[in-house]
Amino acid sequence: MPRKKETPKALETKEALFECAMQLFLEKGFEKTTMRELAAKADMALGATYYHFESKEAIVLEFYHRNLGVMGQLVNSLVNQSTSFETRFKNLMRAQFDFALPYRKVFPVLAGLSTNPTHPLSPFSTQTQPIREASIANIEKLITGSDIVFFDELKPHLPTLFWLYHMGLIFFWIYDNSPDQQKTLRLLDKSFGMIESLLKLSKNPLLGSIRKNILALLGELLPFSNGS
Amino acid sequence: MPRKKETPKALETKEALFECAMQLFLEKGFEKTTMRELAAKADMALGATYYHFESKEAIVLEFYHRNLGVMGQLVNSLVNQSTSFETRFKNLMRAQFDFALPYRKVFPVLAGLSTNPTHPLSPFSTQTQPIREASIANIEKLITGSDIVFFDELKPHLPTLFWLYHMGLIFFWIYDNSPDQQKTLRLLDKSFGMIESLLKLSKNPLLGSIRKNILALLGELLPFSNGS
DNA sequence: GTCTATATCGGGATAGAC
DNA sequence: GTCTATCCCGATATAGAC
Repeated sequence: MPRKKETPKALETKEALFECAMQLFLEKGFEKTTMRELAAKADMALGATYYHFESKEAIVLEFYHRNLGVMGQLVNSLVNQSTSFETRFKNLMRAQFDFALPYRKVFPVLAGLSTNPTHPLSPFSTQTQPIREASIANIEKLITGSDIVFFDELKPHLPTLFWLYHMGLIFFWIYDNSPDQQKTLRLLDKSFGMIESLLKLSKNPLLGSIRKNILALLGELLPFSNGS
Repeated sequence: MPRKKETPKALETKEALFECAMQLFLEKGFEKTTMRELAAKADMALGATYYHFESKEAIVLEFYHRNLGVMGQLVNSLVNQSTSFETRFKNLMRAQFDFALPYRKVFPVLAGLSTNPTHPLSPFSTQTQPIREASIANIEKLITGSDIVFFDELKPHLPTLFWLYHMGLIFFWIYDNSPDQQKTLRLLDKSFGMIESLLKLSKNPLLGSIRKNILALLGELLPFSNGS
């Protein structure tokens, strides 16, 4: 994978292509947008587009990377604003929804890929591992120094668990057709409340055996880096 | 949609096509199998394949339907064998895994479709609703008359919840590359144990507020028939 | 009703000349 | 870096053999 394509001119062309692609995806959806249309809109030859993006899906991957950048900045400012984990997490989710709103229709293709961990573009694949790890690290920043309560042995799993929860919410949001995605916001409130309750409850000394069950299960499931 | 294609000869040809398709999917995966290859392997013209299956994905849908049939038979015999819900459910899962083992590689395409509820072939779409409902009804048969313990208000949600759990396990199994999918079997044991513990725990009178939280959340999430 | 043969189209992706 | 030309494949359509 030699690094080419980084001259100013190429970056400019790539940016123009990206903007045209986003616009087309919004107007007609991902599937119905053709590379020929994209080339026409950007006033280029079909082959030229493949010089900048090796496939149609790679354009969405670019979008994915940009989202990660925004998330990183958000986290840094949220950590300085409050120590309440609830405030931090909910604000992160809401800000991400706001940012991504103009592109909601672009997401389904990512979601479609996401369930096949063998697909290179899946958020669970080894190829997107750096993005995933950066994303989990962002969640970890949100946890560190916050007021969240949980039982000690859970600590190493917590960032990954909240990352999964965050992914689940995004999934729901993508397909939430209620006005202004209000269902997702209600879901965020109610599920977050329940999770906090359960985390508090889990510290109860009477629940030792269930804690053991949960830890064994998590040990089995996380990380998903190896054989699954 | 008039019913054609139901003469014995057509059924036979369709069956032969189906078998060839499964074999090709196993050898090369779904994406890399072409309809031209399939036609060649079944020793037919390309057009003839489209006479029996209106698209490549329709072949997978056929597989989907057959699975449902097997599940129905399994449930009927399991209900007569034991009243232990653990025995019933675990045996159902294991039998489904055994049955589907020769076709494991065929599933990823379904899984890929499954996350897009707007896709006609998704198990969550309105078009596959009859299959989904039949599947949930099967789970309900497993619950009825068994020894499972839970708090009363959960009853209407229980079949759907266990269906989702069952789908989750199948997902995991599809991508489980550990030898003989042993990871999935361990996951089945540990997660089932945890779920039973939690269901018992949830009857504790002290946990009224958490029960309320959970029911509110479920009311929000299930069913997924309308706006999400 | 079932199938062959063939032509055609739309669209993703690639090779190689410039 | 960009273009032209081309390939491959899924899908559709049709004419006609049996």
